[in-house]
Amino acid sequence: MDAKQTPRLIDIAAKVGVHPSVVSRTLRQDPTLSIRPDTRERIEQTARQMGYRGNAQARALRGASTGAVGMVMPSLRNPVWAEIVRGVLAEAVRWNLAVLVAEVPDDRGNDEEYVRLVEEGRIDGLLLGSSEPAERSSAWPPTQVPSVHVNRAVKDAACNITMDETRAVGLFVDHLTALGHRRITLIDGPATVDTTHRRSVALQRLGEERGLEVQIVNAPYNEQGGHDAMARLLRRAAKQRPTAVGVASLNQALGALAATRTRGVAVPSDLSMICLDDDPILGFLDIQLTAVRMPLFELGEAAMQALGERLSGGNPLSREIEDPIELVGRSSTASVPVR
Amino acid sequence: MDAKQTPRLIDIAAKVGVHPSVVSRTLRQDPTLSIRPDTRERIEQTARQMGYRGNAQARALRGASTGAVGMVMPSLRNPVWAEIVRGVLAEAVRWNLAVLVAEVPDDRGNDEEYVRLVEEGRIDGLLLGSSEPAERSSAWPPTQVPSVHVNRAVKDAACNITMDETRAVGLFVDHLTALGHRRITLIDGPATVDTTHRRSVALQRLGEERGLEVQIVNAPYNEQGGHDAMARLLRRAAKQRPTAVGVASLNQALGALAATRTRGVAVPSDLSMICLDDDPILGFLDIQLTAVRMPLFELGEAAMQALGERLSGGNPLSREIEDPIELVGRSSTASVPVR
DNA sequence: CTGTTAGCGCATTCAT
DNA sequence: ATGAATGCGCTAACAG
Repeated sequence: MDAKQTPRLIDIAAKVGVHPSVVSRTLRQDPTLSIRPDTRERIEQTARQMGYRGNAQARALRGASTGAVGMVMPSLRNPVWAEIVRGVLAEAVRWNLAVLVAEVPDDRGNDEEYVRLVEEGRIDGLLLGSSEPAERSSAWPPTQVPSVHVNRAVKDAACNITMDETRAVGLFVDHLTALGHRRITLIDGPATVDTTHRRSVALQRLGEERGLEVQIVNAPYNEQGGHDAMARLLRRAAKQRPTAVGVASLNQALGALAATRTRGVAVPSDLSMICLDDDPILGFLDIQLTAVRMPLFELGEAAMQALGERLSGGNPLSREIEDPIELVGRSSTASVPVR
Repeated sequence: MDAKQTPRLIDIAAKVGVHPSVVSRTLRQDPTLSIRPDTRERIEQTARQMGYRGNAQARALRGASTGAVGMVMPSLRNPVWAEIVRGVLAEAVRWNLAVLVAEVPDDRGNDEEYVRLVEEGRIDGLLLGSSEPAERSSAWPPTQVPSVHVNRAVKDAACNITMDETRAVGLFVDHLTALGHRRITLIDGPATVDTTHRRSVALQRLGEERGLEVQIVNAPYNEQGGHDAMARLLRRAAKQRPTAVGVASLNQALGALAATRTRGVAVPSDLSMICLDDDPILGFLDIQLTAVRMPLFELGEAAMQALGERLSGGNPLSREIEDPIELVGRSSTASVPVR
């Protein structure tokens, strides 16, 4: 009969025989409202049975919030970001927030997309997952809405949610030094990427503290990047070569592993390898890669949580999440070869 | 001075000295409006210099559209969906549409999330990427807004955008039969998944047409699923075993490859393998897997395009996208072994 | 050529 | 304990 698409406040009011504003205040749990219990009951019941939701746009226009947030990251093709976004989506459901997703590649100055989201008033807050330095654009970082940086420690930013990369590097180095390795290389992403930077610093420091020969190699975050970096390492004279190599991402690791194969270098007997980021795939390779598990999903959740708190008037501080970072032992690491 | 956050129509009107509605009509390119060129010029210039964008919520409330669409899929962890979503995001930018993303796992009856998006009036349309049968829930499929099914042929749906799975299976079989294979197995996903179903039908038909012994094995879309399915195949007596196996997804393929290794079955000399979905990773494995490249990104683009057209009053028909599906030859396929 | 009017659906302040 | 009035920012129909 009623072909009404979506019930409005006014529809409920009409049905109950009361003024719309009363319905509004009842449903929003206005504490200053006094109302007869049975009226309240009738309103709530009618709303439920009509499936009332409330128009998000009208609320946003009237009130101060849209009930939506934006999530910006470089690329969903990168499994790391895909997993982080998953965490964000999961937590957003708990906060009753919708998530607008935009890809803004690091190499593109054009951040039109997220700027639009902000300036059109579509979102209450922003989760920023780009990895490039902060000085990319005129409108960066955005000041119109609260934002939280994800997986990135931006100086002077209100809130950065990160993982303990230092601990990850620590686990990686501990594991290798326990096996006798003292010449260790880390193949990581471009030096401009914040996580890469933090890992580099951590590794350098550890190297000095323990008198290790550490080295960082920067390479693109893909198979070819990992492959070429490893190939270059293996072209060195044996004495110059690391006895163990860490690789920052899954894709790079697969490339690097391919390079050892081509070069006839046996893993782990000639060279130990660790991937700084776990993935089920690693357990099914010809050489099963030992990895450091990073809590990516949890990072996404924590970031969304921090943003939720900010939007609720809270003031969450920047923090490294506590979730476990663990070494997942497989078969790509062994004692340092005697030469 | 002006701490005005976001310029409104009224701000521009005030600055130019004209009525807000004139500004609105000018900026919206209303064809019925006649206006003096210099006034138009001043309005446009002022709008540009003030960085006017227009409030999305107000527009949505007033007009009939929100300028946003929803994208629902089972999981971003699945690289297939991640890539499709990337295509969707890219095309959405061209249509000036924001994209709200929600994960709704196939095994969960609860589709609260997207229902909310619709009923709260947040979106103009919906891209539906779930793979389970249509009869999941009371509110399914949604009728309030136009929707387009992505990678899924739903009977009687207004618009399904799919890939030519038949052609993919054709390429796969052609390649193998050219190498002399006549006993071919396809390890695919759960039988309830639509793409799996279409590939199964195509393979069965091809088998009959060409007098091949074909078989479909259903397994979960992950490494373990692929592994276990392949292990089961290899436990058979040699005569019963296929000489070539296709695997539907990257993750399953890596599991399957691991099973051949454990079992001491050499690929491709004992068994040929093809992955029905290309990925850069495949070129860096110990055994480089031949694959059929599927145009996933393009699928996402096409689906978003179809939805865009529907929202613009068009009536795009269901279609299979034309983008190239190609065999990417690597080293996991060879002539059938003589036994 | 441009201004006026009205109202989208809701939340809030004030009045009864 | 409830109703009425107002306006968020914008667009569309109608007046001048």
